[in-house]
Amino acid sequence: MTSTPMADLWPTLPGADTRPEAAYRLLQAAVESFAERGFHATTTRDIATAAGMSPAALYIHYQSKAALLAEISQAGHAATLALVREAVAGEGGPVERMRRLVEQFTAWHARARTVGRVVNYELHALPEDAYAVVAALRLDIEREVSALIEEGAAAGGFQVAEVRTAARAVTSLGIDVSRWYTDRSTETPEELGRRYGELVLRMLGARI
Amino acid sequence: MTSTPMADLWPTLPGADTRPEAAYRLLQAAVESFAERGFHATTTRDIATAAGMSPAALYIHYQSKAALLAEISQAGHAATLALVREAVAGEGGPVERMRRLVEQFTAWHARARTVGRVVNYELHALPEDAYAVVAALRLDIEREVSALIEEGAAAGGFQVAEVRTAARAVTSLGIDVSRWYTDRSTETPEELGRRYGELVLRMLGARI
DNA sequence: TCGCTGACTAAGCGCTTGCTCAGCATGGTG
DNA sequence: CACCATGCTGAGCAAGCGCTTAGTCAGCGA
Repeated sequence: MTSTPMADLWPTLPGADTRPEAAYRLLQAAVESFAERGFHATTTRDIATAAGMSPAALYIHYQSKAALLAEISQAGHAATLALVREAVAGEGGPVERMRRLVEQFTAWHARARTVGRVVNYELHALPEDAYAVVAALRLDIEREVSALIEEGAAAGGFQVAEVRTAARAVTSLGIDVSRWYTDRSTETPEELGRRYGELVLRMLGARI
Repeated sequence: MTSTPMADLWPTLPGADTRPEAAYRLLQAAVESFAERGFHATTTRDIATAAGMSPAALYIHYQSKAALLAEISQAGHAATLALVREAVAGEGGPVERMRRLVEQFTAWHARARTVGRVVNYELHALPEDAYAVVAALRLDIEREVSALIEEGAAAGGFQVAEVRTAARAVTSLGIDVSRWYTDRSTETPEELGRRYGELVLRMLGARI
């Protein structure tokens, strides 16, 4: 039933995670509940039941319901920033790298739409300290995209009137995918990524 | 403090509304609370207090908290559809009308961002019957945009590979404005609309 | 003057919420 | 065998929720 493998959120790292399996089940259940109903409409009983436990077991692994949200949000943002950095620092000219960035950014928001919804639409429910961390990550993402557009504009590959507005439009298109994309969408995440890549390059005035 | 005049939601009509002023105050308070904290995190006490009444007074004007959301959502969608229809049926060729559509759609989502947030991000909290009404309105909006793109493609003004994907991208860009636009944004809604109009026309392959 | 009406409030009901706590089963260690 | 740490449960608490009720009061037509 999960359309969002945890691999999208907690990619396998060299130093493997030693977290108990039950904590993963709780995270997974929280992601799905928060995405479907929103943070405030989700009860700790919902999450615990979906993870196959009693409500009290949640508090052995996490300090609070908000701590679960904070972990999901921070991991989701970190994964997105990593994806963006990889594309920006990749091989090829700015136009080619921008195409890859949009393809992967878009596909991620389609594939990991449940995580994406929590990450992008439940920010207001974060405790203040967790919000600060996440806001910094979001700023980094925006800066990476802006830098790539600036590089492309300087090299003559892009023609843009306002770099910041263009960067907003690029990230905006990708983020909003997690709102409208569903199981019933006929395009695969990768197809959608390719089409959005094309649209964005034209938007940025690239001659393709 | 309101950045969303009610005029954006309930435009003055020939047959003037006879609703008591207190009902308007409740609607206004509900829009702002729902936009800021979300439907489920907003209490009936929040709304009533912001409207300068006791909690019980809310139920004289509205059947329930959900009925308030339903009224806001339906009115917001109706206003957006009206705006889209006006642009699509306006004067000029498809490229010119698309520019106007994006300019106004974008500016509305920036100006009326509080209403826009409720309209676009609280759909899941709607009772089933109200959701059905709103879903039909959303489909109408999408169809209007698709029809205009198709018209432009047939006339040779646009070059698009997939009309539905392009239509999604156009509405998506506008909708997402209500998520990120704030009081502190340096661009006015109208400036943003003009810039987005330009970006969208290039995205659709118009020679401008 | 009077009874009536519509807008409102103070008080609070029944229920759900996030979270706690005492205790239980399990399995590794001496 | 005893011992204990770990992971968990059943029961339940205090707070807060949406909504209801009984009653107040200004304004108005007769």
